[in-house]
Amino acid sequence: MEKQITPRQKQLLSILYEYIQDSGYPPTFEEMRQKLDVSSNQSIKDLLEKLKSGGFIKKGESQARGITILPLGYEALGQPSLAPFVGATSAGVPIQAVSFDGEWMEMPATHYDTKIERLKANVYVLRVYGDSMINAGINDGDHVLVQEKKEFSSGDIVLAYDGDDATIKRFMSVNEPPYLYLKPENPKYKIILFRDSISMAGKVMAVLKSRQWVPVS
Amino acid sequence: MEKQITPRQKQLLSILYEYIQDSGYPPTFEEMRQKLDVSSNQSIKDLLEKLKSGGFIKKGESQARGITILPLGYEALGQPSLAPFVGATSAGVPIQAVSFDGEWMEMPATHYDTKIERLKANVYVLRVYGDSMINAGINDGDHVLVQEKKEFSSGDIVLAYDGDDATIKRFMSVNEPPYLYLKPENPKYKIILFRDSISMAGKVMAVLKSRQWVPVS
DNA sequence: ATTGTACCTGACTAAATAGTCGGGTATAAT
DNA sequence: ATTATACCCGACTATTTAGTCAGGTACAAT
Repeated sequence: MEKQITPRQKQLLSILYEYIQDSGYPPTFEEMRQKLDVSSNQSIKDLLEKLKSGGFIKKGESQARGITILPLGYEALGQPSLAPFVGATSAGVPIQAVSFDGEWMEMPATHYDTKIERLKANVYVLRVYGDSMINAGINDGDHVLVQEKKEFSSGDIVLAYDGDDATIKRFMSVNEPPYLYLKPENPKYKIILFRDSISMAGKVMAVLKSRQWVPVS
Repeated sequence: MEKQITPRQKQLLSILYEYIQDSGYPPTFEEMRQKLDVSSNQSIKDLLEKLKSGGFIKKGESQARGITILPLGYEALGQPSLAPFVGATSAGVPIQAVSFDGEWMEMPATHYDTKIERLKANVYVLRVYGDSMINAGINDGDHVLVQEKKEFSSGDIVLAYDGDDATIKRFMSVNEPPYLYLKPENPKYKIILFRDSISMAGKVMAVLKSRQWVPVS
């Protein structure tokens, strides 16, 4: 039985969202009271309590402006959600294997489980360095959403390990030599033949284009 | 005579920045006092006053957690800065001409004047819709940084108006027919010959790749 | 008909938080 | 030597802000 957001709750949630967007900090009870056009703090407190128990927001007790919108809240508003950000991998030279460090990143809500701060099984985000996948639309500094998997199809873009080194490449399985290999999507780089030290951890489901200014010519 | 930031001020500024980054709201005097390891509110108030008069932060009087870091502050921290966000233009179908609506966007600090909330002469940001410039690396949903200009060189990517309609195209000037025209960077679209109703307002200096998830194949 | 839930009211209190007062030190500039 | 500036101290007050109390209405479900 899903915790459902009521229209009134959603109204307050979007007031919260907008206030934070243009002030940089959350509103007070009084400010919310005015925007919602009710005459008492209690109404605000009740609603916040509901939003909190529904997992839409986090709230510091007895704390001025201590409200944070949680992933589930953004989801209810139709905003992007979060994934654990586990580190960096490389699309060029392989680098040290990744590990979760507590950061979060926006991710497509479809990959997000409805439970608060709980992800769908084994989905995570990596930052990609290097240019070995540019022809697949993955650039230096972009992030990829990786879904853990055990079975792969030829043509899948995968997160592969060579020992402790992690890398993003296209997995290829063909009926003629070299049969099994990893293919960089950049003519500058050579294919990597499968060997015992190589394993695949997951499939790249989506790319988050990094928000960076690039000069034009 | 530039208002210079002192080491102590910068220290507080980065405490502010980090706190906001991971809480979603600014700290109280007390919290700043602890992090800065001083024993009085007055020290914090003094420093905030300096940061404020230097144009690094904005601060609501008598307001709990009412601090906002201003563009100049981000600049002092080496973070990206802001440009006025004037609206949307189209890289496909031209749309209604743009106008400033008070929003701000991150922009490369080099284009930002040192005065608070004042941009270098005539620089602004537009959101681009459509796919007519994909081969120049400008995609649907990206933002472009436009520098107002009067003189253009052949090959410049420009913001052009056809009456009230704004569009982004590559400006071409050649010695053979059709001499002067606007060229979309997508074979799907046709070139636009110059006519009296067409004028050019500025040159695209940089593209902010929009932060969007795109599925991979 | 009663129970529960979502929402509301207005007056009140408690706690958190910003700001003040009246000083101080150390350092560089005039 | 004086002045100005950047920074600090500790005790205090004023204001803002969250939270409580003791209710109420409207509506759907049992």
